[in-house]
Amino acid sequence: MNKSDICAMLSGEVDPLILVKWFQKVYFPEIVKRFNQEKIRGKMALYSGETIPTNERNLSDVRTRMGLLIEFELAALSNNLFDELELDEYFWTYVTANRFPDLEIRRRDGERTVRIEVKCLQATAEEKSANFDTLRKDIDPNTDLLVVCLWEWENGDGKQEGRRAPRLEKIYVFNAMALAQLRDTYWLNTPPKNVGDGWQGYDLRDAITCKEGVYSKEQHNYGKLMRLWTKDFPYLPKKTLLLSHTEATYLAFRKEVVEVGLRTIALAQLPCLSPGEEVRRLKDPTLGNVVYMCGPVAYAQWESGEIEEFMKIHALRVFARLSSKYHTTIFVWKEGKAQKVSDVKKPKSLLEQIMVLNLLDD
DNA sequence: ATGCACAACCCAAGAAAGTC
DNA sequence: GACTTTCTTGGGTTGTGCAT
Repeated sequence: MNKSDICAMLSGEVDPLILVKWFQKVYFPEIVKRFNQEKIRGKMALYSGETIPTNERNLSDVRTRMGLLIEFELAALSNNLFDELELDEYFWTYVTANRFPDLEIRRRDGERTVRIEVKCLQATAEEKSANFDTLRKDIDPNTDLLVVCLWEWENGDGKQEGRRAPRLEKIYVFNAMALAQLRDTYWLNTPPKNVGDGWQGYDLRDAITCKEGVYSKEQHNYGKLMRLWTKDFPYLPKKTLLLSHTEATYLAFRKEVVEVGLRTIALAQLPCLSPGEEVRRLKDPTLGNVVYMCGPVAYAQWESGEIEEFMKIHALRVFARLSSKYHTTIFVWKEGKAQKVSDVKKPKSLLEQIMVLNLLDD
């Protein structure tokens, strides 16, 4: 990535598909690398055992705040990069008004070119419900991007005992208009059953829902990132290259996000159950299963296939099946069979549950 | 006093899967 | 095939920090 590449991309006159791909494949990977340097992460870390709330409500507040800090840092790192390259034709700005988008890239003369809406998701959050509810009238199809930052707490480099800092797993980039088209096609075609004699739709400012004929402003569900679109939805928008690319990126994004959460939970908990054992990862794309195993315990996202058979083959004593929101069903190998023993709602209580049940003893 | 954005959680109801 | 259980979907709610 050099100065002239960047300048060419930021002109605001690049084909939207090329722009999205460049940000996804070239630009943001560099920013992710820079963000994950200890020096940068350390600016928003928890030092020597400092704690954050564990109850869900207040944990959400912390996640909101982390999202804001990450968003800020993205722009700061970008401006640093421009300085290094002695690129002074463009600079990143923060939009202070409470309106779409969050960040705007401007030419030296102040004219804005590319605009960026940032969403942040913590991998292990049970319900990732950032929403993209900007109406299409407010989106510029050529210059506006929606950027999703997937992050997680991770231990530092060991120089500071007990330090935990956010680490960016990946940044996903979407053309905002194409994603909005998918969102609206899906939303308008899946109204609730109780609209009565009314309709679900839009007024000048907001998405509007209807319940038994009574209209009201939609309440933060429209555009929730994890429920924006489904595979094979019989949709109407004109299938352009950009739209197909957006759909494919979206579906991959949604899958990966849930998988990264599983990986984080598995890597944090499995070694506690079988100290000294190595964690192995197994992926079966045909069945859609992802499994982390360590000693006689497995944590899995299980789409299809026989759990009993799997436990037998791998000589497992405990098999925890995590849903997309990490609700977990625990199976134990008993009397030559896989037996369901309990359900756990929260990943934070999963480890304890396995230990309390003393499942590892016969 | 009112309202908004933010990212997330709660939970009822419907859909799918399992059991008899 | 009817009934039960489990899983997913999606409508609704939350506190903070601010602005109006």
